[in-house]
Amino acid sequence: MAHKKTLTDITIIDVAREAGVSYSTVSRVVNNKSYVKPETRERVTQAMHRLGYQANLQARSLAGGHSHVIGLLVHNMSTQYMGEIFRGIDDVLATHNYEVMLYTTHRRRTKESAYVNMMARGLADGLLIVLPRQPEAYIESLRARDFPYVLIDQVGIDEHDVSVTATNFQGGYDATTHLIELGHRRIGKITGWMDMVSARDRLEGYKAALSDHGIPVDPELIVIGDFEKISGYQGAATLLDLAAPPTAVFASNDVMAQGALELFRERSLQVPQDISLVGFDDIPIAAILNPPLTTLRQPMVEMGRLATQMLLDWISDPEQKPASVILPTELIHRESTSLPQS
Amino acid sequence: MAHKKTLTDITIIDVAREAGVSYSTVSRVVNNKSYVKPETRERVTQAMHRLGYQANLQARSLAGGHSHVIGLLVHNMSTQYMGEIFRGIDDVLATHNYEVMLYTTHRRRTKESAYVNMMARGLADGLLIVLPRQPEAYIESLRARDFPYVLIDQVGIDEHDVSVTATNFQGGYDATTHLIELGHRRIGKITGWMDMVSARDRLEGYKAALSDHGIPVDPELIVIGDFEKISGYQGAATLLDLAAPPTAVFASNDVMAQGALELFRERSLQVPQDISLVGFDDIPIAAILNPPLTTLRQPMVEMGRLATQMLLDWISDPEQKPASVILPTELIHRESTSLPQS
DNA sequence: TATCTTTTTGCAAACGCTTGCAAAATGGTT
DNA sequence: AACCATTTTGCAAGCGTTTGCAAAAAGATA
Repeated sequence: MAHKKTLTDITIIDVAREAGVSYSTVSRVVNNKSYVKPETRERVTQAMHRLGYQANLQARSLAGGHSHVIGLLVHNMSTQYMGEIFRGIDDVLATHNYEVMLYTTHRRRTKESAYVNMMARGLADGLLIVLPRQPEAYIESLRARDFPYVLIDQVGIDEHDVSVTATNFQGGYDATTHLIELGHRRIGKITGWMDMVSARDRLEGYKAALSDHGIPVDPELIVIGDFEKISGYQGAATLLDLAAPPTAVFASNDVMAQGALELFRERSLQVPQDISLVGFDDIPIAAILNPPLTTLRQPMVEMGRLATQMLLDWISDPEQKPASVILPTELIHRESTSLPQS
Repeated sequence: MAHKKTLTDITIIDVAREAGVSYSTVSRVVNNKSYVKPETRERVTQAMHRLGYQANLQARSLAGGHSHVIGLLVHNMSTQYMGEIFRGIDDVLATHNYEVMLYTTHRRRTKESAYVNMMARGLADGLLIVLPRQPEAYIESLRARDFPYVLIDQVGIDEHDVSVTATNFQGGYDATTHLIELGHRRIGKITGWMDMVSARDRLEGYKAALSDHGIPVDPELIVIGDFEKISGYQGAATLLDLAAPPTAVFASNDVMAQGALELFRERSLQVPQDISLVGFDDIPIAAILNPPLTTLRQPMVEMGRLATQMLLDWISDPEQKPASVILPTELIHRESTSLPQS
């Protein structure tokens, strides 16, 4: 076969031949290793450019080098919540010439564990795990092999874990306090997926705010949701059907708040005149809803950015395991809350 | 080192030893090849399960096998448009045990070409390319190597290309016809990124509808946009500042329509009473906007689903190159259009 | 010039898998 | 039993890269 090699067929051997050195010298140049004479380095670099060499990712990874791939484990990539986090992740990766291997688990624990194991075998240089469901199943293994990972929106199994989270407890506390200060005393709460620490912390913040204001917690006012719109819709229906319905509702995320809004509209309830509503996250639709949603802003882009930077730093310097970070939430006042109807 | 191999260290050699066969027999079992006795196949399968063997992706790929990875090339993963397409892609991949290697180009042509070359080197079994900007730079190469790819929302360079698109011309025609039938004669048009065929086709449909209704095309009513919200905002400002402003605006996507809506709100214009507005895509926010947006629905989830199925079929049977598909757009009547104000 | 230290370079092995091909085994036919 | 065809199995090579280590080269010093 005498045809000229195409761009995608150029290997390290071709570059070595072109530059008149061994392929291990080319490897040292490609990977910015020392022990290469400046003139040799220059000659190899030019040969690489001339031939348009691109390292074969799988070979590099198999041989023990860096793949420059980050594994990203998510439940689902089609939500605005995830879109915002990914925006932050993408920003950082792009400026560091890293790519993403994306795994969507659709919340299945077994998938989560299997993916982590697969990615930790060398294909990825590190892992970003968003809202992990079962970290205990694989964290020890990742630690035993000193494999870099950062958990996002979940604290992991103990204080040695590396994570980026937000002040969910405080956010839940602030949302509830806001409603209390408006005069609401019966405040409904639609939780998130209770497997997740973020959902539990938001509920704890809600309870703490009530207690701190001398308002007893009424279990009837707490309905379990799953962060999906329909559970917000159904949760709102359950709350409105109570003998003593709430005058305000705090949903554990904006998507469920959106569902609640739809239910209120169907029941001809005006928000905020008839019933106040607070969400959580401040995903882009929060500001678009009618009325624009008052919500707790979780700095998702910043979480993605920070987690990714921490992970890349850890990969770059394996001795420097990063410290976990908790970012502040912030109450965003819009138009979905007001004094209770007298 | 006498410690037991961990789950992630089990190789094909371990399985071979456990089952008492050669590793090439294990490979034949793993890859469902023939020429393995049923009893042998069972014995190997049990050893695999017992040891929890997971093939090393990079090794498999390097050795010429299937990686079960699909390369996905997008501009940006954080938009609802992309989220919807990805939903369809994800649905299909999940049921076929394929994973995604995600590359975001942020619309840079050079990145597009480099990523395609990298992925086609064996790491991915096939490519999905969403809204390609410069297909001519790599399509020939992909074809020369019979590498499976499917273009999404772009037709490629000739009739031999494999793509999944929607009837953009017809959509633009229908949107404009809808406004004309309501009585509008001055209809503003905010285009998308004119590098893209979808943007050009929507504009052509707009022009054709005007012509077919005996309405001359006024170039002043056409402003160039880039599919981003701010260009919708600015485009709407340009249109409203005309000596003879339009009574209706057709934006080439919902995101720009959202920007136009914001501008109208700032100018105290009521939609649809003072000015009608039509978008394109029917991403999830279209129904949430105030007023809910009349728009041309592009079946994005279905596009993602279909493209992915086509690609997997092609990978599965390399002799069967799939035929391109054009999915219909559909006018979705909501509340942003009405008769022009007299 | 001899000796020592450091830098540079290339050989060889390895990574975990797939696959061509030859050898061995099996089954069928004469 | 001999022969032929098919199935099964395992050896060996290879994929493209990284890296340990030895050899060669270069530089410094006495």
